[in-house]
Amino acid sequence: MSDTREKILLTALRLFARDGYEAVSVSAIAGMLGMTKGALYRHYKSKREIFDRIVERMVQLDNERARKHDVPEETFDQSPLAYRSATLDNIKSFTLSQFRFWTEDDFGRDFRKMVTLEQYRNPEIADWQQKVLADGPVSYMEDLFREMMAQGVLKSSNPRLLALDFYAPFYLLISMSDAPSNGENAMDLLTAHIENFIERNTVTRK
Amino acid sequence: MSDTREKILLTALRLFARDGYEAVSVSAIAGMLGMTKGALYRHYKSKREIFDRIVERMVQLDNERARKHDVPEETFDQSPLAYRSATLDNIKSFTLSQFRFWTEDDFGRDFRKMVTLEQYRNPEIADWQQKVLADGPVSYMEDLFREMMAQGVLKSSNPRLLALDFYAPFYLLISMSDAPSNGENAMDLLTAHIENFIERNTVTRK
DNA sequence: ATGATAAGTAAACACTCGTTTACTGTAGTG
DNA sequence: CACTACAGTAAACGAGTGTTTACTTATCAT
Repeated sequence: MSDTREKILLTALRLFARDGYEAVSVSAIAGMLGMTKGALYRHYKSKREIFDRIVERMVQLDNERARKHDVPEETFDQSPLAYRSATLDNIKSFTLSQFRFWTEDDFGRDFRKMVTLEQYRNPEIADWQQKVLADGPVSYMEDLFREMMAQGVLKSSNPRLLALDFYAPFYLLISMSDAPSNGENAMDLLTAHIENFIERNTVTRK
Repeated sequence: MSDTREKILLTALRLFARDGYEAVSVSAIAGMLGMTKGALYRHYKSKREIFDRIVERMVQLDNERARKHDVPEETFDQSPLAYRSATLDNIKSFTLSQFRFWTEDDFGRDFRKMVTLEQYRNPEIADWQQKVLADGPVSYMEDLFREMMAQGVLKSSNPRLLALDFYAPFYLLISMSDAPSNGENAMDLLTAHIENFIERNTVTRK
């Protein structure tokens, strides 16, 4: 309800993203907001609840983004290939938009970092990381590319290898953007990679 | 000297790799070895010293591996291109060996995970992660590929983009191998990627 | 046998942790 | 004005933190 609740959530996420859940104390969160930890317990009943609300928020944001881009990100396994109309330009703009979210949007970037720090001790988080950031996108692109090969848009090859070629630079450039020095050119490199990829793998019509 | 000291180091690393440095207590490390924490202080003067010895060990291992493979991994900036004799087969076997180290070797895998968990709060660790696992290898392969293009071994193109194409799948597959389910085929996928890469980018002599 | 050295235990140290409790303002409503 | 609900503080709670201390064993060379 109040916006103190929201400030607590965002501040906690910022700290969780840098130090990890266990290493962040309730006092530290409260102190950063200029209040005592007793006051924080008026808004959340435990430290764990803050974490849970953050995850809840991300799930909601993720569904909204998936719906907006017509990408069945949550349940693409069951969906009977609704992406028949996807074009390479769609894929390009969608990919760049995703990259911006995970590297420039405060919530997206901090949540991704928090997930990175919690993946080895929290199985639920590990699943999320694989589904949304690692294996999931590769499998999704694989299905997409297989379909586009059948339609003659892409040259025929191993669709899983092709999906790996397309997506892996996205993943690596996210990590590189976390280093304070080279945050600028990551976006340009990714753009160049995608255009290069399209040019190399598109069937040329004369 | 003693092997208790070694067991402490490896046990601590295993825990640091799962939970992060701050979340692991000295009692937990000692308890896992069936002794009290007081005993542990006979071997290390602080928890931080254990961490420092681990890092020291990795630096040493890293130098050994680099020397064995004739890869000036630490200081490739200053070295005046000593890799003139590198062949694509060398690169392939070196890459697969590196992948095995980061995913299958206990020390390599655990250290990499620990680095992943500490990268956002420890600038020294962040530098290491970039130099050894992210930006470093890309820049190294970029120099290598530029040289091989000049020698007519590789087709001419943007060497940085090509380095990204080659190395990024390596990086993504490491992350995917952390998920308990698909640890088997990562190595096969990487092999297929490298062979595919070589075939696509080599100048064909008739 | 004796003394030295290393490796262990158990307990205490000062401090921090997440959480709860008792209490203080302060705003808005009848 | 009295009453209620809310948001805050300060302090205490028991448990756990990294580290130190006093004390006990066991090994081993002299």
